[in-house]
Amino acid sequence: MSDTLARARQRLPKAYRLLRPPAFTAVLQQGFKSRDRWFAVFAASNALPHMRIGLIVSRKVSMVAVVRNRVKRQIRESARRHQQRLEGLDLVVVAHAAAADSENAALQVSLQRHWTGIIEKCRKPSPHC
RNA sequence: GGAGUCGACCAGACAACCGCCCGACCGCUCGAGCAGUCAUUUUAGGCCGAGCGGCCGGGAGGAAAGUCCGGGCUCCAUUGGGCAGGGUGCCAGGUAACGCCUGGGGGGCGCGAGCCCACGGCCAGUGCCACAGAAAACAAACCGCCUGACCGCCUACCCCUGACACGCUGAGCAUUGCUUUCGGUGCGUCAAUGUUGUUGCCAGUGUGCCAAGGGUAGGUGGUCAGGUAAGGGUGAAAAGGUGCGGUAAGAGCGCACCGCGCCGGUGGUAACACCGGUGGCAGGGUAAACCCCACCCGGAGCAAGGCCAAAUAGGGGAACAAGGGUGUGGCCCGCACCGUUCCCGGGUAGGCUGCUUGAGGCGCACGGUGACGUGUGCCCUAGAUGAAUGGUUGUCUACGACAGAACCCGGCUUAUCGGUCGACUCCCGCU
Repeated sequence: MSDTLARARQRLPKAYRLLRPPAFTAVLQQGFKSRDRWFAVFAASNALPHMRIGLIVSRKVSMVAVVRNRVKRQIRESARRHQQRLEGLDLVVVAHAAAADSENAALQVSLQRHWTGIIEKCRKPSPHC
């Protein structure tokens, strides 16, 4: 029943996005991080009832715009599907060059690991949350 | 059926679920404001803005790319012209403009449909041309070819002399004449109708052969002097090509045809083509070398530009008020700095705008070989801004390539899986 409720609320409007440079620098400096060969994820708590996510996919990832768009869409899609687990967090996902050559499924697996890892870290010390 | 050329087009489709951006409408909540406008008895409400929800509509490309050209638009500069710099380069047309396109001319490739060309000027000047080659530019002689002179050599023939062999003879021998008991010609003959030692010796003559010398002709080698630009060789390139004549050998030296220059005519808007005449013939290449000639070009770019405008620092003006503080100074005057309020100007973060109706598409008619133009009807077709147009699954026997709008257009170039259609060419087969 809660599953159907969750399925009904999987939107990612623009308010759920980090769009301005100050918000990015705040998360990158204060937050804790989780990284592997595809992504580096930075997280910090916010005072909102939902998560916010920002993307950094530079030209270092790929010089081809289509590839960068694909990576960004994958990140947004994963955050959209897992947003209820990440309530109250500001996240910044930095893509690495390996993401450009990987399949979409591999990227989804990697991102899920990041989310669960961040939730674990967030529960233990809890000054941020 | 196979091979090929040109042009146009498509750029996965469908379904389910979950999403993103823009817009219209409806509902709820909040904000601003009675300045305007509408309704109204008033409080106050709609038109405005923001958020949320619902529903509907729309949402990347043929190259969106490279940023290589050309324009629009915006701001700055600007009388005109010149210099510098950059660009373009057969002709004509199209266009807002172009380095684009169309048509034409010339050259090259292909059997052909077709394709390709950076296609003005090196008798204005300057520079460069490696290696090879005799020589790379007021041309030049290495080999070769030819002529002459000189010095050799070889061959053939002739003349002369000599040696040897043989024939004939002892004044003959040889040759010759249609005059044959006769003559001509060459050499010889007064030494003997020879000698005596008889297969000898001497002499004459003829033939053969050899040797030396001389002459003529031809060939050949060397040296020197000259002629030659046909041939060889070098090179990307060596004073036009082929043939005939000509010549000692050769040569536009002469002639024919081709090529080239000049002059004239004809056709064409022109590039250019054709025809006639004329000149024996100009003269290497390189101008994506400097350069010359003709034509074109002001600069920066939507992070342009415009509007609103927190915070902070500083500026200008007015009023408050002629009072105080700090510094300088022994003190006064003086000088510098410091106050409160309001306004102005500038302007960062941020927001709004520019921002999509445009040299716009599609159809039809007309003009034009065509690019295109004119007229007319219909259509509205992304507008994001940390940047939307997506994700997962399934089906389609197989689903893919290159690749993501960022102010807007016109081109060029580059990347690219597979496929559809049309026109045309060549080959094969059948009728």
